[in-house]
Amino acid sequence: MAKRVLKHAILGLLRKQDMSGYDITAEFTKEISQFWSAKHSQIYTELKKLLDEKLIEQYIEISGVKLERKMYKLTEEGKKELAQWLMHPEQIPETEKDTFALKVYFIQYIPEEKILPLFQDQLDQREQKLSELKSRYQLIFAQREEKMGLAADELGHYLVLTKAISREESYVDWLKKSIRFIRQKR
Amino acid sequence: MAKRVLKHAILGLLRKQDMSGYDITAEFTKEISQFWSAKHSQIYTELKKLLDEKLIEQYIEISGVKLERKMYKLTEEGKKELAQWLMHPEQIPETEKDTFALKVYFIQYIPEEKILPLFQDQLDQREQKLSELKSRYQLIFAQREEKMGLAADELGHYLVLTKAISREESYVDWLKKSIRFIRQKR
DNA sequence: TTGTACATGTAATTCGTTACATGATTAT
DNA sequence: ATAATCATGTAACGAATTACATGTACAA
Repeated sequence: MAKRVLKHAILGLLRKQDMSGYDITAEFTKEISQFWSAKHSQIYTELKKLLDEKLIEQYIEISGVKLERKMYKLTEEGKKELAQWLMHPEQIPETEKDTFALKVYFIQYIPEEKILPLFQDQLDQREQKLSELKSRYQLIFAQREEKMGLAADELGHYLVLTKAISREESYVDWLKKSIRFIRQKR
Repeated sequence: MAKRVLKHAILGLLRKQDMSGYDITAEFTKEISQFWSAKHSQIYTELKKLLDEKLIEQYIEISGVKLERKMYKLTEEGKKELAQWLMHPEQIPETEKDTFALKVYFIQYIPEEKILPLFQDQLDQREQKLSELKSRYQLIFAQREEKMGLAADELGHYLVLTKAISREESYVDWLKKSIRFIRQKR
């Protein structure tokens, strides 16, 4: 009994508009990449499976003279499947994999003088990411939130962007606290 | 060029003391499970690979009359490999997979009346987890942090537990804010 | 004309889970 | 006795990445 998350992620993307495998791959480099992504090789394979399952249909669009874009469109079955998946609550996972946290668990085996640089590197990366996310937020949602509301099709985007920001803020806070704790403890 | 995280997680666990595959499997249900875990089938397979690579050695311990426990011990090579991995900083991943957040991205396709129950379910689960983590913290680290310091071999444990708590607090905060935002917006 | 982006696929391999399979030890 | 836990493994499958492979369109 597998979870088939990618399957439903693709159905979700196609729910808004017909897309090619290339388009779907591109979507997975945008906002949603904070929470799910896949390489084109996996996407093209998954699209074939979804065709088999009759959750999507294919048609061809010509770009330029002869380049065939294979466009995919949700079937009624596909819409139903997506709705079912979206409405069905799931157990939260016991494990949320994080290599840095795993290394920190083994901190006693890291030479004293390498510890703070490791934390500092992680902090730099996380702050960089946080600042990018905040820029995006400013660009898209600042002002609007209060004045006019959001359009219905922007709510999901808004919520996941605030989620990503919240996650990175929490990461940065913990890193800063940890750095202080390690410094003070020496 | 794979990352072999499990490989290094096992080396890390064996750094403290010799263990069997069964013991390692059990460790992955404790604190560290918040950030990494694996099933016994994968662990036994990985242990064979590590033997091949001469990063660990095997010896037999008898439990009771004839039950053979296969114990594993780091080699010098294994210690070096672990130290290298621990000291080497890595790029943070672009994607931290989260099925709930993915569903939220598609919130516009969830029937209005199902949205808040979904968030409430997630909130209940996250608060439950947070409360378990805080209990563990109380049990193990409360009081100590300030009075006496931590033993060297407790620092990693302390930091990852505070990390897990921070992560879940952030999740809960975002869920509460989102619920308010969705309510207010109706 | 040349490089970048568009566009689609397969193959090989690794990582991870579930299912299958077996047996010993210990506590009730 | 018998159930729970200890203990180790393989097989099958699914999920995911990397590498291989090819060709078109468009802008500088």
